[in-house]
Amino acid sequence: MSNTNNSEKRIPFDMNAAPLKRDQEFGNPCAACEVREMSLCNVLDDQEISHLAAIVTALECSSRDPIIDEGEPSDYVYNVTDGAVKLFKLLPDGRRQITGFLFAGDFLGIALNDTYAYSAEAVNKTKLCRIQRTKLEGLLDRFPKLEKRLLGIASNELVQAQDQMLLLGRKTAKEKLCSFLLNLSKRAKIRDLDPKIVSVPMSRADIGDYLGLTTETVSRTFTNLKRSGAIRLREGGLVEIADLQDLEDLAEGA
Amino acid sequence: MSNTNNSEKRIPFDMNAAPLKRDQEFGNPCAACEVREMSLCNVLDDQEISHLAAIVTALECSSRDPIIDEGEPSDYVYNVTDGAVKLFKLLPDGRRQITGFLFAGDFLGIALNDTYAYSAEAVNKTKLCRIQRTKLEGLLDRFPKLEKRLLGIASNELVQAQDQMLLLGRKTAKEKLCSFLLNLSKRAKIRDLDPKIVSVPMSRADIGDYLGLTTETVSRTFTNLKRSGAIRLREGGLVEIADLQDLEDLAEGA
DNA sequence: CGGGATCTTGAGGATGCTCAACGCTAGTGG
DNA sequence: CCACTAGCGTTGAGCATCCTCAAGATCCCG
Repeated sequence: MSNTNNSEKRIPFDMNAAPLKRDQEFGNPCAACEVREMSLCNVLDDQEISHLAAIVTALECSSRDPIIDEGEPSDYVYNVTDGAVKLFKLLPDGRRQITGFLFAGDFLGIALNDTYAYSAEAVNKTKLCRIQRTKLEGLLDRFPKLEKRLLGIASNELVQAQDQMLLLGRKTAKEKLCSFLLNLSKRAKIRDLDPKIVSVPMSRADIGDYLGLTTETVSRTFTNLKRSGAIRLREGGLVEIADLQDLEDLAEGA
Repeated sequence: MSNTNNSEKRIPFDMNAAPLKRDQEFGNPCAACEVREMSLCNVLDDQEISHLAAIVTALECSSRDPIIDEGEPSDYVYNVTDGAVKLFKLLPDGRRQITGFLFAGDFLGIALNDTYAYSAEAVNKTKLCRIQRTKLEGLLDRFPKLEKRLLGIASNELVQAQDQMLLLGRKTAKEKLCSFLLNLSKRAKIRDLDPKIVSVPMSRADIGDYLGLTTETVSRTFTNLKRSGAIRLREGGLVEIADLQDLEDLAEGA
């Protein structure tokens, strides 16, 4: 289960990747980070964030590259800056439960134990910021508001985890898939994208392992939703939602 | 769904409830609290904890009394000092998912949102400490180590939540029940009780709603485990585990 | 004791799983 | 340029696990 084959590639920061909206000092790429507003870092001002920039390493990895492995020493935490990541746990016989998907701005590795409690893998081409845990902890002591923010993130994740438990324990396949699409829709909305057209970058198998279903059931349920007119499948893994409120109702069994 | 009928009873602290292991000032009952070592409060020394004692209210409630209601303003947080509490979420048609059970020393209401994300109800006769959220937040600013502790608690709950997702999404009825019993066993061990004889104070229906099963399936699965010799049912809701390692194996499908 | 709630057990059925085949797409190499 | 392959998605048929509905059994509290 352990995976030491680290296929991440260290890359230099691309200073010209996006129009820079902020003063940018040399050696302070975090100040210009595109996802800064959405991430943990948004509680630090330009001055403070230079301390973060000094200890951060940018990484890039492609589809299925492992990022962390359950049980390994939790030496690093990560911030997703682009792409998508799946978190999962495995049973000895290979059954897999995906516990969450992360997108740009999401934080990875919050567990403050000495080993990771789950594995993480890139869903598609993904960019990450890596920080050594010990160094992050230094920052937490220095900036209590960072710690407060982290608590907010954790508490938010807990709420999501509880929703997911309700889904896994008590919802039907159809309700599960509708809930999932609505989730993606809400995330899209937060990122100022059209909530009625959601990008679904992960495979049917991944969706199944997230919703406690098989690939086949996910596929069949997609077909049913399509036939009933609730959604339309578009090119490039896009799903168009006919009516958000209708889907909300379907997601709760109404 | 809203429940303003608050059947909690305010009671005076019982100074003689347990042998006092610490100096105890008048008006500082927290210093003598039996569950102090297991709870959030264990990061505060006798001096500091008096600030907590000043803002805490002790409550007692009996089986099925509501403690918090999903959607209500989250004005208070609680610490369970005795008994057991269940956390749950409901679907509009009444389907229920229990997201966790709390016991003495456990913290309740960690979500830092303005409304509760779930409901909580007493499983049996239960004692609680209630703290106004605003006052707790004052303490957090004053004692950063309290905030750190809270982050630790939250991160721990996240790990448990991920285990529960694996259980709900990918385990069979038998594996679910074995995992559940092992969970109770581990909690018992932490509390210095015999890990092979666990107290199961909650009903079959509660267990079902926790494991994503029906009452009948829980009952049948108990019977199967009993027949196979993995457990024995004792008086008073006690379950005796024949062999912890065997049960571990059953819980993971080995 | 009595009665309501809880637990157990049984029979039948539905949802979602397993196993299998086939289509589609993209990447590869002749 | 196109055949070939591998991976993914879709669809179908049959089946297993767990659910539903129902009836007893047991427990607990007054």
